[in-house]
Amino acid sequence: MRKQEEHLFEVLDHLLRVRNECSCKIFSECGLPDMTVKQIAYLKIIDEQGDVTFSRLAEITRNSKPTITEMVNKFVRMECVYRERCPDDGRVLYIRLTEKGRMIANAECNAMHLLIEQLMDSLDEREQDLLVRLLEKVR
Amino acid sequence: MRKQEEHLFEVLDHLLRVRNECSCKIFSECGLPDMTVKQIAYLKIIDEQGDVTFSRLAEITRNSKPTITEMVNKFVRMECVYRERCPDDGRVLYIRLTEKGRMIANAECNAMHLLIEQLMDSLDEREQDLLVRLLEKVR
DNA sequence: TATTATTAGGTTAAACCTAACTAACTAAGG
DNA sequence: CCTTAGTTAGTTAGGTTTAACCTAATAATA
Repeated sequence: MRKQEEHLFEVLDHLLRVRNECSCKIFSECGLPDMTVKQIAYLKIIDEQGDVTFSRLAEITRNSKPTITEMVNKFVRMECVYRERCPDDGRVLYIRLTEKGRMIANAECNAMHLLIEQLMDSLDEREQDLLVRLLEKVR
Repeated sequence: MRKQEEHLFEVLDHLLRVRNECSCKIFSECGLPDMTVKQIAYLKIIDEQGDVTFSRLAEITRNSKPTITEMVNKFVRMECVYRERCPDDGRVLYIRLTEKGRMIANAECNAMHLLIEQLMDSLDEREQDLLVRLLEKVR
């Protein structure tokens, strides 16, 4: 019983390590290895929201508008984000992710897909199926 | 094939989510939900090193000694760490983790064990065995 | 004298703020 | 229709607080 637990620890630890390495690799590839947790969270919000303006982002994140301006300026310097003028209203600007920005916003998700690729390379179809069925049981 | 990938994504995502919730819970229980990544890393080093002095920690982390003093003072205020005078040399102080400090240093590991507990509750022995054998194949 | 830790007094950068501003839209009166 | 006054979106200027570092000088012990 103890031994089983240890084995599970080892294999799961390895799995998580692989995924973590993948996401670190993504940040390095973008040339931004020391982004903060907050910055990543903001990029995720921008990604999820779609057509998000400065005012809207201020509202969502409960920050003042100058804070958003400053944040966006920083992201622009990092080449994660750019401004796009709204065609219907010259006052409003949309905050858009660049390719790099999207990479970072989805780093975890992308890392997961890389992990899954590895899983699928290592296991045949029957085994993959088995794995899914086993893990489905975890509530 | 696509579908298999999706299924794998779902179950693994759930697994990671569970583990993540566990580690967040640990930080909240300690009353320190916004520790920085660096602070956690330092607590881990203190945990791993055992009998670590201020000078030694400065050496390991490549910081100056005043930086270590300041860091330790902060950790003392957070009740993660305390000083212990060396009995053989009155100049030397060991940096020791409190129970809370140890909890945080090992949060990830503890979260993994909580996850494993859940796995073991959800799967019978034969299934656990199967899971280990499947995941072992991932290189 | 040499070593260990501390104190005093800094710096830099992240992440926030308020107040005042500019540019662009909107609606009301002439 | 045009002007003007008011509103709204984002920016600029000028702050604060906190984390995370530093050097130089000092106290206590060996």
